[in-house]
Amino acid sequence: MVQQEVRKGPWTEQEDFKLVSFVGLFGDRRWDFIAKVNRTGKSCRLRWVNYLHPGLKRGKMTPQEERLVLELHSKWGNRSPWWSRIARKLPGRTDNEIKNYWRTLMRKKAQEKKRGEAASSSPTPSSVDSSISSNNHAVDPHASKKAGEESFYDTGGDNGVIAATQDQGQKGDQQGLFSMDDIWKDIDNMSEENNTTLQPVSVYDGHSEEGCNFSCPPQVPSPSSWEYSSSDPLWVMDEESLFCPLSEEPYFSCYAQGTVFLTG
DNA sequence: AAAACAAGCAACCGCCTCTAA
DNA sequence: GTTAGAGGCGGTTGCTTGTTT
Repeated sequence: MVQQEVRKGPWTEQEDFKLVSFVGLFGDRRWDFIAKVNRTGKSCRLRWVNYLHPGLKRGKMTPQEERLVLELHSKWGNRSPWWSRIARKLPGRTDNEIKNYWRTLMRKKAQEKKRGEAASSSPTPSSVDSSISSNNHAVDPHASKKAGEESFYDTGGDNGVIAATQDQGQKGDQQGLFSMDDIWKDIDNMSEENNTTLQPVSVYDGHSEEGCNFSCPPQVPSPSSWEYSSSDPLWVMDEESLFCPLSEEPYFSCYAQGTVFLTG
């Protein structure tokens, strides 16, 4: 893919907007295509998967999730790709999140162990370590967190959810009639000219050509202010079942619902 | 109030696998 | 059957924010 200049570092709102728009248009497979945001395809994919995907659940891991991570890790060990496998079992959580969580947990354990050794009287470290290598629920990493601490990203807020609008998909339907430059121009115009509240985006379902129905959000607010429906059963693609655990809905149909709820 | 430290998280890198030509 | 490019993954780094001294 020809790129003028590959940007690195933190993503801007403009870039996020473009990325969301293009995923809406082309689905989340054609990263080389989408990479026109002056980012590499890899970078685009990562940003989408770890940050912009509508099914993401933000905020702290729940005790249940933490327990599940420990359980699955004890079950699968460190065999690759365990981050992503575990992530698939945790709707709305990314492998990067799991990875970071695990890393933090390990660091805590290491520190506790150090402290324990220093004190040489505390029995805690050994029990903690065994809990990780064996199937053990005794560990409660959550205990180290402050009570009542809420993440800025926590879902479940009542900001309201904007229903998907019709009138989408004209562009997608006529995708073949537009050159890429036209599409880019349109998106650029929209992102620059409109400063109203964010509109919902219907995400390309990734499986049908007709699925390219979306309306470009006039403006992308800081992603941190986005609210996603925490009950949205997206993001689960269990290799064994391909079903959402909560809803029993097939993954594809979950994803095909495709409406991204973004609020400003 | 300021500095030092710690924790959390976003993003990049390099390697490996998959797929299409 | 081969090869190049794209995607996926785990590891790692560095910045930001929160906490402690």
